[in-house]
Amino acid sequence: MKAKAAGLGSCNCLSLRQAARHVSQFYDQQLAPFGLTLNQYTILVRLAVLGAAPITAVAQDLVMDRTTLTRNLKPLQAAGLLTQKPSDSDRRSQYLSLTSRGEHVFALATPAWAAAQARYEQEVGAGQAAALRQLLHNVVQTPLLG
Amino acid sequence: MKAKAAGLGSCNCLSLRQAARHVSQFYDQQLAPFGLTLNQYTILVRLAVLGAAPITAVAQDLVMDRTTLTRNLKPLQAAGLLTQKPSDSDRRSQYLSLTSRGEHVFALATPAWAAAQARYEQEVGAGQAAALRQLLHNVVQTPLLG
DNA sequence: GCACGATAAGTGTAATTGCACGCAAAATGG
DNA sequence: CCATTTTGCGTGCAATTACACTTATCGTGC
Repeated sequence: MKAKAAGLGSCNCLSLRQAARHVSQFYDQQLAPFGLTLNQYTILVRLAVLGAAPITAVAQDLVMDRTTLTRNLKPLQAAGLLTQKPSDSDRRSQYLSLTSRGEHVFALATPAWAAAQARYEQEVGAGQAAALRQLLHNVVQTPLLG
Repeated sequence: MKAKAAGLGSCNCLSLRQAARHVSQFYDQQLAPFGLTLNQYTILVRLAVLGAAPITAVAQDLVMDRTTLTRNLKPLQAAGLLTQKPSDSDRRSQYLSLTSRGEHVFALATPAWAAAQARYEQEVGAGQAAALRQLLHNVVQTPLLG
């Protein structure tokens, strides 16, 4: 009997987690000089691109737990990069929006993020990177739990 | 000027993290009835497939931090699924090996893992899943940090 | 206008993770 | 053979994450 197929290499989930850890370390390293983690930078992107929004909406866009987002907001608020204020029409909703300082830091950090993207795509291959993103997008959209 | 391309959908790292979270939740749910997290099950696989090995070697195989592995071992040892004993030739090395009980639980949990794999591959597509694993493997092998 | 459930957020808490550090055993080399 | 460096592990600690719960506000029906 031939050796049992690698239970390790064939696990879809493990390969995802390992790759995510590997790439996260790299992106975090690139963004560290600006005092941002990838998660924090991602929040800035979301607000910069799509504008102000309530916490729950942002969390859904980022596929993050709402409470995790809440805690990720703290250091950003403390650094004066974004503000949070209740909506006029619904005082339960806390609208998040970038401050001018937030936009500034976002503009400063974006080249570092772009450099990380470029380095990654150079190493992995631009076509493969695009294919990978598409596959991952499909995976996230796929309902599995139940 | 047209709207800036989605900074969100185009981030390689974010798409990886989101997919990893999404799929991890599913696998963990499938393995929960056996009292195993995906990480713990992965450790059993590693030992079942490749046999006994020192902690550092296992950590490298699994692309896990060594200290994280050490802590993941605790509940498995407490449950009597694996044992840890110093090598005869090098008493620094702690050799990990499955107990018969560990092999038993591994055999019990493997169908659940296989079912998760099958469900995932059914939803995502077997061909796409294989392509994704290959791409992810490439990514993990790619040196990025520096 | 008021009681009711539904929705948006914040907090307590526990599990997980990984870096920095310390300790013991082995290898090196004078 | 002893001193030094290297290697294999465990632990303290802080950061991150997410589930369960609480609070405040909104909408509905009576």
